[in-house]
Amino acid sequence: MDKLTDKQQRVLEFISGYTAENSFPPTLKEIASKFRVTIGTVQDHVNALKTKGYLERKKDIARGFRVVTGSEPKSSPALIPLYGNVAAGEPIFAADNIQGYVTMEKRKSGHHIHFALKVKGDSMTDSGIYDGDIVIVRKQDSAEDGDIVIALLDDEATVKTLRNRRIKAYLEASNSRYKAIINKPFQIIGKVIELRRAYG
Amino acid sequence: MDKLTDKQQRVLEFISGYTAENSFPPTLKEIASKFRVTIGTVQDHVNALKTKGYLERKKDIARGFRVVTGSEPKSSPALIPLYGNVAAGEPIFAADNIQGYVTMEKRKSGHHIHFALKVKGDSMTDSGIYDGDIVIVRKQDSAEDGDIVIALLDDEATVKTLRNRRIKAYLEASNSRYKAIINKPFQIIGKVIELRRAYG
DNA sequence: AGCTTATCCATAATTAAATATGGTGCTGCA
DNA sequence: TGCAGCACCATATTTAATTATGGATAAGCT
Repeated sequence: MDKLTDKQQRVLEFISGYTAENSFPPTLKEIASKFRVTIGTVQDHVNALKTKGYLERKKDIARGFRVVTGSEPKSSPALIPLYGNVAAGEPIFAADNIQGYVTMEKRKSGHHIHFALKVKGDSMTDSGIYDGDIVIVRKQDSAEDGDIVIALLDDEATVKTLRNRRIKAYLEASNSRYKAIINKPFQIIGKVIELRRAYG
Repeated sequence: MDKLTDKQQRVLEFISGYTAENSFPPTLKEIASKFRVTIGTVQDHVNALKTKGYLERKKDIARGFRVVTGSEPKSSPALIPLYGNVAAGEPIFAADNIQGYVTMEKRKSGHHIHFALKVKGDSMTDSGIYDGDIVIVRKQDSAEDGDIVIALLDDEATVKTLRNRRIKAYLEASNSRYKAIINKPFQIIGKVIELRRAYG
């Protein structure tokens, strides 16, 4: 990347700082008045920053800046809803079942829908998942052998290990006191991608 | 804060996600086309989010949204350093031992120092802490009976359960194949307040 | 039944913001 | 000396985006 002039540097910093403060980037006019120059001048600066690779810009888009961060991806984390445990028969993603929100690091995965669920029961203790733990789930309707999944079974959402063997798929609890669920139909809602547990 | 309806929730998530992806928030029109409704409808949703306190908005400002996260309006979630496992004798908080950063929800606790540590070994498996898990630790030099702590023992940082009984304090592994550590001097570095585990 | 809230519609008016065009001086440099 | 890059100006045009109005339907509450 080319080096920036003093002025260009300051403009870039202003855009970056403004965005951090307001959660949206400035307009050309705002930049102009900050540096007491005209919009035309700012156009020049912005173009320079663009061609030098420090700034991305979308055409015809108000405040359409993105400061290209060299190394650190300062992406703000996404907020996903945390659902309480679901009793049989009730809809899973009911709005009044939302117990709070959890921040999740933005991963490159991108276009998946995520949610969090509070685990109830001890059927997965052998896999280190305990009552009260929170699992973060990526919505998907299929998974692979060995994945820990959220499955809909008798209208109830449960955490289980998916077994997808030769004959047919079944669900396995990881506490030996529980039997594997083999002969019931079930539907996979999502795959557990992260576990969180809070200590007193 | 009032609870959000299902639709409002989805709108809020869209705004949050769009902003994370583009570094600037969406327009009303973009929200509208995402949900296949008209701008007028989005105005209603946005106003609802505003009055319920989940969203801030500047008047007459293009893309002037700010998603209010959790309790504090301006504080973004804290980034805390993730340290790799520490070999004996080496300084624990060395800068070149930082393996990354983890976002942590801002808690009311406030004035504590936190860090994250990658767990190595299987001495805590009976408590559901496995090799490769990440623990989030609040720095403190004492703890109570039953707390899971990071202790410095022979210049090495380990995860153990603190036992603070009548006679003296000692450290207990939660895998029965390991013995409790009773007669060695140790120093408590911090208390584990959260556990995270990523699944493939 | 009357009230509130949530969800939706269509359209006009207005303002915010980006873009286009064509300039002026200055500097360093080949 | 002439060219290239930088920093600046002024103004007009076009498009993006917000705001304003006024209304429709359904669900839930008292």
